[in-house]
Amino acid sequence: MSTIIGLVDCNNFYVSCERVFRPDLEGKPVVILSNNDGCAVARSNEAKALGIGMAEPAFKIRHLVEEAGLIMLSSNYTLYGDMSARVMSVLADHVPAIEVYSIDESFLLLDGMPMTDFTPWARELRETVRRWTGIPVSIGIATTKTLAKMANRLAKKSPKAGGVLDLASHPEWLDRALAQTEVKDLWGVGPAFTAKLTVKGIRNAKQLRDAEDGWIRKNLGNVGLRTVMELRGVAVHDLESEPEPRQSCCVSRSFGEATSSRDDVRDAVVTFAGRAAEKVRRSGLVAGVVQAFIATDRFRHGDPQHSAAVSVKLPSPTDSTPRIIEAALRALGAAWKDGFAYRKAGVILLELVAPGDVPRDLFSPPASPKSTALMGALDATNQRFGRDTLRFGGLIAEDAGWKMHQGNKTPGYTTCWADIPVAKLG
DNA sequence: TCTGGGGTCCTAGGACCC
DNA sequence: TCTGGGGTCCTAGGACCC
Repeated sequence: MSTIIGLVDCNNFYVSCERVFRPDLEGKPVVILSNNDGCAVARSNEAKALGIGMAEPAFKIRHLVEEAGLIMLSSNYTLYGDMSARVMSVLADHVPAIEVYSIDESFLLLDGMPMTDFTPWARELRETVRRWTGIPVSIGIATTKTLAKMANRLAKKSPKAGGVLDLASHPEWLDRALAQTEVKDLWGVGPAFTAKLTVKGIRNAKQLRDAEDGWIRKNLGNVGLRTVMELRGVAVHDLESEPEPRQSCCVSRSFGEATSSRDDVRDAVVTFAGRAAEKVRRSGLVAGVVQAFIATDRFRHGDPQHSAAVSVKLPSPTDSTPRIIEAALRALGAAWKDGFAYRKAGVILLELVAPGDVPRDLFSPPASPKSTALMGALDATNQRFGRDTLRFGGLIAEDAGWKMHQGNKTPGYTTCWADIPVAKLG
């Protein structure tokens, strides 16, 4: 018997999270903006119906606020992360194994479950998630991850599917499902592959499934061939319920305003390096390499452009904030060129490993107990009293130009005592 | 005039994902 | 005026070696 995989995807996830605490947003066009309030990263169905695309720049849709009652909210990732954990824990309670794939998606392993048709069970699971968390989800079921993703998409689109499509129990629906799906909507097919396939006359998933291996391999590589195998029902992507430790950690931001001041960019890099160090400590890892990058505004075609990324190898892997900041500043020094208006910077920590896996080296001593204690105190203080209560690199002006713009953020309903909603009786 | 060939390692960039 | 952030994997090509 072949494996059966479910894919659960939260509908319009960020918007749905906001609606749990703002029922007044129900039925209205709502978008959630990216960091910096730059572009739309989540849209309610009503917003999609207004023609707002994914990653649509905010300034292009602002007129819809007046004209169509569009509501634009800044993103509240603390809220979304917390709601995500709730959804995932409900799912995990109902299946043998789960792979959390992203903040709003999970693959479910359905092998060994006693039903011959998963549809009624999946509809029930959907209701349970909705009742217990307030979040609506769709469920696709098939014999491979790629087909489950496709089934999920069709389940979400079709009004009569009731949020569930089970292609594993109904292989007779497969051909029609494949024929209805454009290649650009498949998992693993992006703009570059779509362009190549279109030239070849391959437009839908059924044509892609039946395409010739040699041509696929030559033009889309082994990566493309794997997608085709999955469309044929050959599972090449296994369910991974034990998450692999992360290999890199990136903290980067576009600035609220461009700046050519070296001190400004330095402040930003120090801040990002500190945040990145905090993240790897939380993961229980240490970094071997620190990279800093800077870039001018790529959308201002008339302006002189410069972008650079420089890596610095640490003498020995570390999670210490001051050592990581120092390396990031050396990298920044090497990447810097005067006379450009910078719009973005970032710090990436690479070669992450568990401290126990670091090869011991005669010349570099292990982390000093003092430094470890200091970092522990730093994290505990900031956890308790708020981000940046303690920080390295001095005070940073609240209104520094490079800081993010976030005009319309909702409260931390589930994670901040002061923001917890109050219920009024009678 | 002729001017190897094959293996490995590393890196940058491309392609994809949400 | 205004265009996100954080990841992974793969591949092509250069450097280097014998």
